[in-house]
Amino acid sequence: MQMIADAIGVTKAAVYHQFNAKDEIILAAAEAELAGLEAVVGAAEAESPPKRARETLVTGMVNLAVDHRRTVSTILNDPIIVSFYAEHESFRHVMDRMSRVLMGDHTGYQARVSTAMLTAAISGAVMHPLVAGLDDETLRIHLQELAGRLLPAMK
Amino acid sequence: MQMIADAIGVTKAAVYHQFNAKDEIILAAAEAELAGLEAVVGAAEAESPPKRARETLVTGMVNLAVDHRRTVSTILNDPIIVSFYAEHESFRHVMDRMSRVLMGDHTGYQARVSTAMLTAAISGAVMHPLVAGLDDETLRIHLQELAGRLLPAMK
Amino acid sequence: MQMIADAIGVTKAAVYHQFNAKDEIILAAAEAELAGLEAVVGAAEAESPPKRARETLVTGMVNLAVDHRRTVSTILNDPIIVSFYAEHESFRHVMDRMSRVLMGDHTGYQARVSTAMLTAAISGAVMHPLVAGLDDETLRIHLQELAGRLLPAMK
Amino acid sequence: MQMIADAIGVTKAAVYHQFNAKDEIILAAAEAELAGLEAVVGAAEAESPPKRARETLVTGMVNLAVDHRRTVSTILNDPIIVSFYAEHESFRHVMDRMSRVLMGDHTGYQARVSTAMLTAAISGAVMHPLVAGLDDETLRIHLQELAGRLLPAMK
DNA sequence: GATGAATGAGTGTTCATTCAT
DNA sequence: TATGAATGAACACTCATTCAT
Repeated sequence: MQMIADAIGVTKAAVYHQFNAKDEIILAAAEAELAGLEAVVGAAEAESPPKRARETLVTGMVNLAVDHRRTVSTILNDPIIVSFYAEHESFRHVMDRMSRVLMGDHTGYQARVSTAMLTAAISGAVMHPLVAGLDDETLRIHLQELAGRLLPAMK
Repeated sequence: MQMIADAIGVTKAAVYHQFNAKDEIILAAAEAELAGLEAVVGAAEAESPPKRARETLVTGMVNLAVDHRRTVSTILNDPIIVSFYAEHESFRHVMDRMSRVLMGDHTGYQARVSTAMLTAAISGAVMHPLVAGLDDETLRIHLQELAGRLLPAMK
Repeated sequence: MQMIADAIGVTKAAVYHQFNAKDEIILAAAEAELAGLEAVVGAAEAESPPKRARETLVTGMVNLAVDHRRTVSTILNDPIIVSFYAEHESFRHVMDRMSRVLMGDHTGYQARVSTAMLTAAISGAVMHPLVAGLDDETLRIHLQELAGRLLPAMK
Repeated sequence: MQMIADAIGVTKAAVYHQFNAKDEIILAAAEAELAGLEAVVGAAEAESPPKRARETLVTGMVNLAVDHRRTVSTILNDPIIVSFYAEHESFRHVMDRMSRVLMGDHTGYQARVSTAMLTAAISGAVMHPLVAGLDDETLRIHLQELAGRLLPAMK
């Protein structure tokens, strides 16, 4: 909280005037992140044919992950995020839309898990110590390739 | 430290009698984890042909990740682990052996990054909130499939 | 810290809101002590002839030592005070001014050591177990006499 | 306790086999110190005329203080030492003998306080931060001179 | 006579949060 | 809106002491 307040240039108490608890700030950040993801999904949905839509989606996800690698790794470490993912309606909705772009009409449990695995592999890799040393561009290329390998299974 | 002590059923001071600092405990856990990985790599190296060796390695890695999913996520979150990976000779050695099993004679920077990406994808996925709800067996199957998609690129 | 907080009647955390570390508290106390000494030295410098200036200085030092006998003994025992004395410019400056009052133009190493010995004898005696039982007034008289014996050597 | 045990080369528990508590170790050290002082006083009592006896005593005290400057400062900082000085019969006895050497037949409260002040000035100065930088020989010379100034008052 | 393991009460320090102003 | 001061509960760590072996 002190670091957040310092970054804004106000006192901790002022931050508490806007947010009731630290959790709310993290959730707000998660929601902003979600908005970014929604934009990417929306752009992908507008594309056709399906193959190109999938590529747009994956490229967007990779860019999102790389651009926010520090934020993402911080946020994913926070235990309250897990409950956010589970409880937030709009997040599940985005995941469903992602599934439809990736898997077409193959909806249901299987499709959701596959989508989750792809997301997990990308955002998980981004925050792994082993890739901490890679510069953004190298990481982007390898994530793209990684996602490319996983995509065919999704048709 | 309190949680560790409580889990063992002794006092914090008793834990400090065995370890000089919390870091040492985490490093000891990381080393145990490393030993498990070394065993898996050793088993894979003993196999032939290369295709079967790769499968043994990947299966072993997936099993390791699933069996220790809570430990792994805890340990990977600890910042001192990053320095451990960077400084520990034996860890780099294991990664090199993994590269050789996965990529044959294609050693060097490219091979190392590919190996790191595979490792990151597996262990990253294991600790991701999106898969937190999956039971061990389902997770194991999906990780195996995920790894299967990534493997062909490694020949 | 607990004792300091209890003495003030607040919590430890409240003390840490005002001081970043225990060292800063001790240094602040040392600086306050130094300010008291500076006042005494200033008063002595304003007197004349030299003999009277010396007497004023010694009386002031003795009073300071007796009034703060508990504080002084606490502070002098703290190892970080030693570095404070060594590093703080203003403290060395005060000691030099004391030397000039006590020794006139006989400056240099010898004068400084003599001044240090007088100071040490007074503040050292004040915190010695053997005089712990003496009441303030008796202690004051004997310190004054002790200092009086040491003064003639300083002309 | 760990440092004491390490210095001897045994475990803490072994030290506790010889001493029931840390206090006892400190008291034992204080008693050893006292024995050294008794030897000095004994040597002084054997001298004559009184002037030479006083000189022997003061020289012995100064040497004792300088030789043990680290020990003395450690021991005098320990609060239980104060009670030791107050309660221990043999210590008061030594102080009385010192008073007799220094003050002749002028015994009683006044003589005791004067003796205490001399002792306090010497051992106090030895542990003062201001003289911490002085080497043993320089310190010895200045303490001797300091004591020399205080002696005439004792006749 | 000595040890290793354990403990209770402490240390200085941090952090999310509250509240009167 | 914003602040300074305060708090309770936690943190990693230390220390004098005990005890079964």
